Amino acid sequence: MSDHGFRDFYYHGGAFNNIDHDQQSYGGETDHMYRVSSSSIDPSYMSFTDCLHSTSMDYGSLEKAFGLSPSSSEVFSSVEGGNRTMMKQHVGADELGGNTGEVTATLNSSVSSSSSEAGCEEDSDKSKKDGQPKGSDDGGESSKKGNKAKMKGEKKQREPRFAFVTKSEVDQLEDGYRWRKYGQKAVKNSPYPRSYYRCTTQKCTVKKRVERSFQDPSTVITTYEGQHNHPLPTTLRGSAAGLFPPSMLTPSPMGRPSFPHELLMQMPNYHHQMNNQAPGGSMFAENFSPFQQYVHQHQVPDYGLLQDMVPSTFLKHEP
DNA sequence: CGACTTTGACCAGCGC
DNA sequence: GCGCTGGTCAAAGTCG
Repeated sequence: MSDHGFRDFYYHGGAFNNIDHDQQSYGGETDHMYRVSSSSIDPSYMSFTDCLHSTSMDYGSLEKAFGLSPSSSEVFSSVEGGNRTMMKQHVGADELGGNTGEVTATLNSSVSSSSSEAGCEEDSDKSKKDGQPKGSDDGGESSKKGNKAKMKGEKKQREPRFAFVTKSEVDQLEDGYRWRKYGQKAVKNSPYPRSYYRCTTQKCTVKKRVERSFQDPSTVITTYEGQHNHPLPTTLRGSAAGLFPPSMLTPSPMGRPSFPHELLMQMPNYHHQMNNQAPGGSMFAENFSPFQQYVHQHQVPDYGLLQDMVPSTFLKHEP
């Protein structure tokens, strides 16, 4: 596949460490991965969520998101293939160490397409066969061919996508929504298949892909596409509603927490910690992820239950 | 019986 | 034009 004008973000759950750049082939695409340092992020400026909801996500937005400035050391951008905007910043050394709690972000931005980027909303694309408003979930068998015919002449546009790279034994990360698997494909250059899921809520066209990294089989790449147009299902598997505080399950000022990272951004103390991190120090004691911090600070008792619903990225045990 | 998964087939886009 | 690959469909199977 090539660039279709989507925008990907890769969030590797945990504390932000450094922005570092590397390039890797992922799912047939060559993506640029960014490891983002906590010290390089100014959450008071713009959150990841803000960033993702931004309708004009581009290099500038990413700068804002990560609190970067073009004048910062080792910040640069490049354009690849004429329509990709790249950036990099390397702030400080790797003294924070390890891969624990690192954010990996990919910007795969198309400058050409995506006008006002209805991409952030549903209606825009659906140039793809599926999703059609009427076709809805199932039944619309005519949708298969009908949509394909309709596709002709239309430029393919994609929902904004972003992925979470998490260390997890299980492929399916519990995010509070219910998903129906609708396909599975072998991935080129990878022994692990990629699974395709669709949100089971009617008229919600959010999709996600789940695949295990062949480079690091312990990590799972979950790619979300689109935004939920509905609240979290009341009947959550693993009773997430009982574990997360109301503030994490109710719509945020910018909308409801459609994705785990949104939950993350709504976690109490998250911003506080980000802002008050001691220079050079670890943002979260003992390399705990924000969620771990949250769990610890709130002394959530039932770890086993948490494990059921929270990716191990958030619940990694310390020896 | 409904919801969900599995799996082979199909199609479109892309590169050669 | 052809082959490869990603993405999706839908029938059949499975599960609770």
